[in-house]
Amino acid sequence: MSVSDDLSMRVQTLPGLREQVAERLRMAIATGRFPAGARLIERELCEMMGVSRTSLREALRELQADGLITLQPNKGMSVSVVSEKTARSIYEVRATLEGLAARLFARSATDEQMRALHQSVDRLAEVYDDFSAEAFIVAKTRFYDILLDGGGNEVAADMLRRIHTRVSQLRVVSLASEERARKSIGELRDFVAALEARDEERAFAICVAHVEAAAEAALKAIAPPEA
Amino acid sequence: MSVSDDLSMRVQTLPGLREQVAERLRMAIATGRFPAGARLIERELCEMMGVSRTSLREALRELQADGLITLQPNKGMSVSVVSEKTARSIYEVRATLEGLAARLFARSATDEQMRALHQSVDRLAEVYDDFSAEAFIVAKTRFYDILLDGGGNEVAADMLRRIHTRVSQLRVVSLASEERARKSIGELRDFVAALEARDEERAFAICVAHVEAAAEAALKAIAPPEA
DNA sequence: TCCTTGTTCTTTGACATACACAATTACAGT
DNA sequence: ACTGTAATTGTGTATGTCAAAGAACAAGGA
Repeated sequence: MSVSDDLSMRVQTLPGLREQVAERLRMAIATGRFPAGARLIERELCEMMGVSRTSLREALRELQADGLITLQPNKGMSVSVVSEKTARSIYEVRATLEGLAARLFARSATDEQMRALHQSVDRLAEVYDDFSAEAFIVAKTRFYDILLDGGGNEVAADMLRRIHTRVSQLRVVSLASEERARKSIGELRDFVAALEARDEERAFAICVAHVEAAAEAALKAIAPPEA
Repeated sequence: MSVSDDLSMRVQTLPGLREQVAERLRMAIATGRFPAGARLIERELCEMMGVSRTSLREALRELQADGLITLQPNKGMSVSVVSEKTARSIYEVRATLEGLAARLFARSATDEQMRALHQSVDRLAEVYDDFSAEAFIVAKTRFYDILLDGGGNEVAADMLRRIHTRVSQLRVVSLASEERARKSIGELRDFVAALEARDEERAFAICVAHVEAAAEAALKAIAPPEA
């Protein structure tokens, strides 16, 4: 046995410049700092973030692939504006995939992961009081990371993480009514309870219902509020 | 009325250079011309395709976002090698999303789209005889485009299209036994029949079963063929 | 006044080049 | 065979340049 077997000594790989740029843009969009429809001018962003056009453009490709920004040829990028139909589609896919993730987690998560998930909901409840979009997103991201990790399906995890950013964007737009947020926490607790009982079907059902409720709340705010 | 009202005169918008590069790389990977694990050296690809590093790298970002190629920092890109576990995950997600797509198509496709779908299966059956990976992929892509279009969920469509490339790659690796291909066509006919009957549940069931069968066939070839 | 046309400015699309740095390989020297 | 060092290779990032597409705006004519 050699020393190299000790994996805990592994040095952490620092995130490249491009990835940092992508991440910060993602966050800026998710929190609504770059509102839907806003034009993203390369030169401005370069100056703002202090990177070269090369790096910036590559980062933009990533966001484009995620559907977060839209490219109009020879005109440039802008933050995607989501129509009601698209929003519906997003929630439809989210419900489907998150349902799958729930099933997988109930089926194959370790007890350790169960505990971690439980804690992450507690944390979410804490942070919910101070209406910081940033803090909320961080906490919710943590919750998701555990959920998706426990399921063991990296492909689904990837897709859900992407969708998640778009959902955050929608939530900000729809102003996430306080009432909905409170209910949401309760639903999550039920959800975790079902998972802890390893009740696959119930977890699935709660999960789908949860997303559908979230969808309804968001769509209500997005849809043309006709009298 | 001015001449500009005649839309038929519209000149086709040419696909940017970067997109062409991405598309050709995608195809090269899907058909196995770039086998899994192959290193992709920027300079070589640039010369091969006659484009600059800038364009190439941006195209590579797209493929990376699709999970088609993997980046090892400071080492470069290589075609993703899919472990058995990942392959399983891919088919799991595909079954889930394609099931959704099936439901949506059964629910809301136009009769016109139904006809088109039917024809595309005929076309698929034709092309299946000559074992051209390229032709098969084109035909299958057409089938999917119609299916996904008819469902009306662009987000799900996007994700399935990405997954589809990876599945093609797996199919090539697993050599798509002739027997499986023949069965596959039959399943597709059943599938279309269910759709034409607007039988949502049956279409869903057939679709999921179809993907699961495909998964089994592919996994059999990928898995360590232990005695 | 309104429409058309011409001009200029902005911004993207694509390319070439340059250079630092990490990873790998080659090459000693012991 | 082991270790340290140098050369090689290839990526990560930054700059500068040029052409072409659009947008904005000003000037001219009905």
